[in-house]
Amino acid sequence: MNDHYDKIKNLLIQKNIRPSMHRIKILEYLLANETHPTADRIYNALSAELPTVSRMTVYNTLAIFTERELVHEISIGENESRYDIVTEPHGHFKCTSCGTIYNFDIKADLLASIEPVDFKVMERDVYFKGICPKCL
Amino acid sequence: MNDHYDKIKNLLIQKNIRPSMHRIKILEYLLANETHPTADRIYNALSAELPTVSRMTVYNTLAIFTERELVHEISIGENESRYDIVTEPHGHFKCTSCGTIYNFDIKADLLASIEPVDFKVMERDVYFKGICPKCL
DNA sequence: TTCAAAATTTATAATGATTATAAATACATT
DNA sequence: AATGTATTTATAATCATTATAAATTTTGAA
Ligand SMILES: [Mn+2]
Ligand SMILES: [Mn+2]
Ligand SMILES: [Zn+2]
Ligand SMILES: [Zn+2]
Repeated sequence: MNDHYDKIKNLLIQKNIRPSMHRIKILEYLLANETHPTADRIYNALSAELPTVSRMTVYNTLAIFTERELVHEISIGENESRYDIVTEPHGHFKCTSCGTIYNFDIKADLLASIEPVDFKVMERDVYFKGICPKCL
Repeated sequence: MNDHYDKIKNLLIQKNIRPSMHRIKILEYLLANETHPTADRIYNALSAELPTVSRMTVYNTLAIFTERELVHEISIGENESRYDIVTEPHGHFKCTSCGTIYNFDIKADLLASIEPVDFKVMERDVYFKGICPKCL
């Protein structure tokens, strides 16, 4: 029937997450907004469409998404976590002037090449900070 | 007179930080404990020797140390900041089993080589997570 | 369909690291 | 000593996140 929502549902089912309405809407938001939103940002954005949604559901949902590796949690030294629908490894740059968090490419084999030997590395985060071209 | 404390005092003076007793003791602790301690860890460790020290002073001092680049603040996805007296660039690995945060070498030119063009990069953090050799 | 167990969501309170504020104390300079 | 400045302290506030338990929805027999 509805191709758009079927795709989102399938993403959830593939990760063994039951596709409730709220989970679908939260995933839809993340797919449409690759801006590394916070839990609160998502909650506020969805409140219009889903007036009954609670903050706890957003937190719960993001926790299960993160656990199942459907999203990647970003902690770039701020006091709130941000969530990234792009799970392929890449670097993050935070502009200390405008606050924007940019993506930048890092070759996967380069990331592998710096891994400390004898450690089993499961997660790799590269966080840079400074001033973005717009603010320079 | 006292070589040990003179060295620590000079480190502070070089960074334009007035060498108060508490600041000296906090810096001494950081120099002797390259374990990426939290503010609370430092506070508790110093409480024995300086019974009157307040948590606020530890926070204030770490903030000024960070601002003057005498220490580096580490936010590896935990809810508390950690502080590193080693400011030369290097990577951090957190063992999700035992919680230890290890250092690992990263060639400075390699870090520079992945910087996004047209961005002014001021800070570079590489955080890996997984299982350390001891826990494997 | 009916009903009970399981999963999800909600409302509410608690947690805990950090920050804000203002008073107290220590330090430096005249 | 007196005065202004810097540091420290005690205390309360902030705020993202987590804990808890009740309410609601979904599921899968019977
Ligand atoms: Mn990203
Ligand atoms: Mn380190
Ligand atoms: Zn910017
Ligand atoms: Zn370990």
